[in-house]
Amino acid sequence: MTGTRGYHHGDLRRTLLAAAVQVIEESGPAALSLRDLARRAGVSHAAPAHHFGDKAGLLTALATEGFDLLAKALRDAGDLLDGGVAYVDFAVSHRAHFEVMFRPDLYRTDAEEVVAARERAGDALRAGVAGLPEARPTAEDPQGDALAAWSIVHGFATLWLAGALPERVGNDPRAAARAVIHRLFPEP
Amino acid sequence: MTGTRGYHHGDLRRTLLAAAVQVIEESGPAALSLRDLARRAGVSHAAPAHHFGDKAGLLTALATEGFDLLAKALRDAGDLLDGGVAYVDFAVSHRAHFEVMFRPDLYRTDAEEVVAARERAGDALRAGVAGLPEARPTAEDPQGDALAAWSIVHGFATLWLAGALPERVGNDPRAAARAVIHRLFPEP
DNA sequence: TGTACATCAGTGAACGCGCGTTCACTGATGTAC
DNA sequence: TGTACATCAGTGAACGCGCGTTCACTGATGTAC
Repeated sequence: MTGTRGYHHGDLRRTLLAAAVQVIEESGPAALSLRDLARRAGVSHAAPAHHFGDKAGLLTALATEGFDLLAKALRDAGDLLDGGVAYVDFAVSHRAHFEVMFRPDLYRTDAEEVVAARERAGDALRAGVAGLPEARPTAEDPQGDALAAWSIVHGFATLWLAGALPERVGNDPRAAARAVIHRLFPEP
Repeated sequence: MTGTRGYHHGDLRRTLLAAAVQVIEESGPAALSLRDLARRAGVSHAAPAHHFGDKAGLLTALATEGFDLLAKALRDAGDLLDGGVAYVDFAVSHRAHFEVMFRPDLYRTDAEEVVAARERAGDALRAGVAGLPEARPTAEDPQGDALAAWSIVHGFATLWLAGALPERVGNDPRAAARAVIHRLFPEP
């Protein structure tokens, strides 16, 4: 990583993805251009095509990475409440990935790699809900539970990122998310 | 509205907004250009500037309209459950407005007109939550209730629009939303 | 009823810009023998 | 250990395109008197 690089970059793929994350965090996905990423990576503007083909290809890779990061975060969480907090935390701390993942107009949602990663994240989410205590009123319908849980954390995360929430909610997304989720699953 | 138009269009502002809705529904907000809207309205490409100044101006107007439509839909709803369903229904049937409203990078979120409209929608949302039966466990904290309710309907609507929900959820957003909201407020 | 004038909405030509894509190329790397 | 060759990553020039913005203009409309 130190010293001047020669003709080959060495890790251009990763570098471009990292630059994309930075651009999206700064200015949103609409501001993304391959030429700009190449510039930031210090490489000719035609180089990105070698790794991603086109812009949708790059965003497909970014979405795939995002779903895998999310799956890991959910798997690492203990119970459902932790999982919900982890979901919101993922969205806030990886906002570029998160914003792309749920914008089907931006990438090839049916690409093999991203379909598989999305499924891994879905499995992790459902596994979290399956671990709910049985004493709950609606424990008969785990799919409904999963949908409600997903909706509430996804909604909270989206509103947070959009800056739509009132100041009163505070500036700790994890704590605020915990309170919201607790309202859906009050038991423990 | 019939016959050829002369030099003046007559209702260019409304026509441009309607065209914008159509473009966004077809291809997303990123695909929007003032020149394209002018083309669709059958008007020279410089004409839109007279009404909106620039693209952000047009989207600010669209967001304002959206918040007012949402406020009206919420006010027309009976109780909280109806309000939640109305929120989701608004998002699905006015997806262009909805997608712009919560994308602060696209318009001037602090423009006077849109701030006022957003506040009207927020008032309507809170009024709906205030009408909850008092027997609920968390009835002491209406602001927390409002945040949870907003999160769950916003999340459900967003996931629905992104096409992220599994087929099993069906194709009736109102019915599916009702089931989800009922999980948050099980009482009546 | 008529005229003068101000205001406003829309025109069309021109500009410069950044973009994606293509293409023949060249430098570097790895592998077979 | 050395050589030949295939493969891959990155280059740089060129292309055409659609975009936003600016500007002097012109046609239409409304209002004052």
